[in-house]
Amino acid sequence: MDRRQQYREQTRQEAKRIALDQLAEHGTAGISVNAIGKRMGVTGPALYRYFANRDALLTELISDGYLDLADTAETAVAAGTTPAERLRNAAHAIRAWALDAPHRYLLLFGTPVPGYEAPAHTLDAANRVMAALLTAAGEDTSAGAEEPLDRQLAGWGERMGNHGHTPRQLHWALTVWTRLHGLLSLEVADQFRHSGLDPDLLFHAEVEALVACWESR
Amino acid sequence: MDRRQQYREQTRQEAKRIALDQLAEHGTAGISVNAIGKRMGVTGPALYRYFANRDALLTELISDGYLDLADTAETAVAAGTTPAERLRNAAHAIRAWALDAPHRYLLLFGTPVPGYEAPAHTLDAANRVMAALLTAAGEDTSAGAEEPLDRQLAGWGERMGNHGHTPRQLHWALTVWTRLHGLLSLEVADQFRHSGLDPDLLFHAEVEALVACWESR
DNA sequence: TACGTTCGTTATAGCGTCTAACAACGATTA
DNA sequence: TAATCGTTGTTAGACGCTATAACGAACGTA
Repeated sequence: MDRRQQYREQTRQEAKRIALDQLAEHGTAGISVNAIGKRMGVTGPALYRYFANRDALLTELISDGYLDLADTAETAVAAGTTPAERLRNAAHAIRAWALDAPHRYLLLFGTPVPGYEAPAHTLDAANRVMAALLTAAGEDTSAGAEEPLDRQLAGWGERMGNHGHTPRQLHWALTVWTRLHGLLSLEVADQFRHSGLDPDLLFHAEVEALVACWESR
Repeated sequence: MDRRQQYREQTRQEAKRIALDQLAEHGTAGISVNAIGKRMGVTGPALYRYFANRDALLTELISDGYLDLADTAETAVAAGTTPAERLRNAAHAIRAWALDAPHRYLLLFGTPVPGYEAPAHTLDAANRVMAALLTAAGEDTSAGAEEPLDRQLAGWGERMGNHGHTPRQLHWALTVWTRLHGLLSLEVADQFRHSGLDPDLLFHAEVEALVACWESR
């Protein structure tokens, strides 16, 4: 790579790093191009040499986030041996990832950035997360039923590149994700604040319910 | 009430109505005090006679939203006779409410407004939603176990003013909410867009899973 | 050394929140 | 009736934000 391009890439990374700091401190709205520049010892407009606009920067943050989350999920799943263990690993790894940077989780799965359109490689990363959960699903020998939802699930699996999975397995992985997300999104939004309930215990209970639900199918 | 105060209240309501329009069209960030004023045939700063600042307006929108959602949930539950019917009613009513104004749902349960602190009567309304779901739960004669989570649940029920419910019932109601929210928050954020999956079918499946899960306990 | 690209600067347009100072209006009171 | 006071609107402006344009300096290359 060119020397110039190396520096360019460094600058881009530094800007994104600072943007993540601002995200953690003040939320999405707190990410300001001017402020990032100031912290880098540079004026605001200078950064427009590196990012088309503020939305482009946010988009990259989202893409990077998906990649990071996919890596996290895959590593966690790979560390397990039994289906139950893989599911527990994945679930708790995803939660740890979310709690490590709540605002980043919200950036990915919370209120969508207006006008945001996910780039293709971001969709790939999102699919990798689902694929990791699919790997956590155990064997299933049920036939591919012909309910409308089953057909949609089969098509979804094909488009994701996850072949050889039954609709039941696909639905299972999706259900795991939506149930975990239900708890996580409320936790990162601090909605359990006044309840006196420990989100940790709630999450553990839901994970164990998922394990029990799959094993007794 | 004073004549002056009546007009004042009318103006406040009109401003909030327009704010909801802007919310529906452009999301939370699209709510602009200046723009609201313009649409009311008034300059921007005039509205500061009615709301301390933009955040105060958003806070009222959130409070109103909780009240409206609580009414919706209560009405739906009251229309059912059996526990299963009450749960189905509540679930689909909540979903209809969310889809009717996706951005409002996100305003309540999505990325939190920075610095937002829920007023007491908003917490009451939120509790009414949980109480409605509790009403949908059927009879339960299990003993109040002494697990940490059970104790927290019991305390939560007390603080909500929902006495006479077992920890299992409380956990059930909470689980209903988090699972429905998991699907709903993804649906309103349009996360199923590229999947080819019909959120309606997914939601129905999850509701029926909840019904089956409770009845086979 | 000369050249073109890249990168940073300042100036500026435009929009947003929000405050301050001032004018107009209505209701109350002397 | 006339003076007064609180309410509500106005304009002007401070300040921050995104984003563009015009300009100049630095850099690698020929």
